[in-house]
Amino acid sequence: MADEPRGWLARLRASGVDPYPAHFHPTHTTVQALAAFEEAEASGGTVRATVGGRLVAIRVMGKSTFAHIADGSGRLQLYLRIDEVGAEAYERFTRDLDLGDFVGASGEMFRTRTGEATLRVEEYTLLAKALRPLPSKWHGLRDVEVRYRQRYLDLIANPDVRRIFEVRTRLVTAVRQSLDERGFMEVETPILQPIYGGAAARPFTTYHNELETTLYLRIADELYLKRLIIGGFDRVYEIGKDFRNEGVSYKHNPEFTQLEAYQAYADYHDMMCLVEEVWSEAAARVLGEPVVERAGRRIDLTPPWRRITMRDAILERTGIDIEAHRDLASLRAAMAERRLQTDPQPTWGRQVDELFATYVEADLIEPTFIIDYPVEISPLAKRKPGSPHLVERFEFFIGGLELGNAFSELNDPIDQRERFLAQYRDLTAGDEEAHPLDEAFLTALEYGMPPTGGVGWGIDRMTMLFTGQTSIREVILFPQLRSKDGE
RNA sequence: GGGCCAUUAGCUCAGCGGUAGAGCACCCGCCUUUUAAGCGGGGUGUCGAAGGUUCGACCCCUUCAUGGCCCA
Repeated sequence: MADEPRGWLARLRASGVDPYPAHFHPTHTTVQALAAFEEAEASGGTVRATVGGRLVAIRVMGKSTFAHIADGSGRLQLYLRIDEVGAEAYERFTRDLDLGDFVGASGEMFRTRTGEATLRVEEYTLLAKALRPLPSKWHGLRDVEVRYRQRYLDLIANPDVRRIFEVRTRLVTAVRQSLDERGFMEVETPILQPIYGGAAARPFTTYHNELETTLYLRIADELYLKRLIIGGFDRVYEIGKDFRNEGVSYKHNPEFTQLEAYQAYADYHDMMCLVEEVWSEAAARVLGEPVVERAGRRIDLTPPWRRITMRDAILERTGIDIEAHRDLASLRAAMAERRLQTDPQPTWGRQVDELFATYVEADLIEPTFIIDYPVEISPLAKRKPGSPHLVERFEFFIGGLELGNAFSELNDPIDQRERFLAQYRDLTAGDEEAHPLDEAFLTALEYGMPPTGGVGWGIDRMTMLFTGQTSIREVILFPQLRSKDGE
């Protein structure tokens, strides 16, 4: 805890000043005060204002003092003269106030010799005393750990960081707007679930005392949103937190924000159109044009985006036609022949996915839909007519980042049960990310689900793309870190 | 899980086997239109933690903690 070397607390108390008063009523934000003054100035007048903010600069020059306060809207310069505020108040301001304190000030706006619109203070009030010094005002705050653990300091010291989170919030608003305009209804589904599902991931577990039952934090919204399609809400979406019990890295945070949307009487082609439109609209609304920048390149999100099958994408980059190597042994032989190495995978589908991730993914700079995935790695997607080992699924990529996933939803309850059983075999064989069998979901499907397209993408990664960040921690206000004593 | 790097003042960072440094912040004095105000003075420290080597360790060694980057 910071001490108070100058005795301000005793002096403030002696003079009856409450360092944490309850009430303050500004008439203007800093930006409003500046705007009001400029308008009044045009007709030769001025404006009176009461503003509040944090002291971010103080320049004492004997019997007059300049200071800047900052509020959420911007900054405003204050000017105090000893002959105008009085000796006691002036001395208190220069001696007992520090950078970081919140103050309110009233007076008339004027323009200084150097041209800056400034509040000439007649009265001021201490609104909240700061006991610790702010980070250096021009070195900023660079210590990554402090930036994440004490994000408020990061936000005070680094304007670019503020902007990232403003963009994130505007992105979410833009996505909602685009979906709402298309007749989608935003809903909320359970985070605490008796059985998890909808993705390949290990869950967090928790326990409900009264119900005496284990519950899981959801890894996806999918199975509940499809229940709503079955229930007759034809277009639904949810934006919320999912939780996956896996490593923490620059691209993974254990809790992250996911959007999922489901549309009845649609398929994965319709979902591609939806993605193109929502993403390009979001860029236009938030960035001013349907273009994002990544590693110095401008990437145009205007539809239509490139669409290429996983088979052709792999063929293009590696020379291997996965359709000519339809079993694991044959595929591995083809890879060995071309000296292509990946981590070995247990099934043909997994190996195809790994081959793709290793040799294709990073080069997908322009917006690209990769379509038609192996059925084994897609237990909730509908099979492709005429190619039952593939499903109608796509993932989309921009700037080398995998950004989202979609498919024509499997609505055949008999096939769904078989897929679950295949996953269950993987689970019992030790695949901790395999999908558990969800009997209640199967029951729902048995009542009939219309043909449905579904899509999901991570808001965090979307924000990374839109703000040029390479670490997910830069787009999450409070990323997960190891706990430290006292924090 | 493996490898590499970092951790020194409130902040940003230098530093060397022999008395702990700079700029800003902070404190004292001067200064009534300044803008990173200026001028003069002052170092405010568990050198991440614990062991070890040494006459002597911020520095060398070991372990640990936290963070970052790369790989899995």
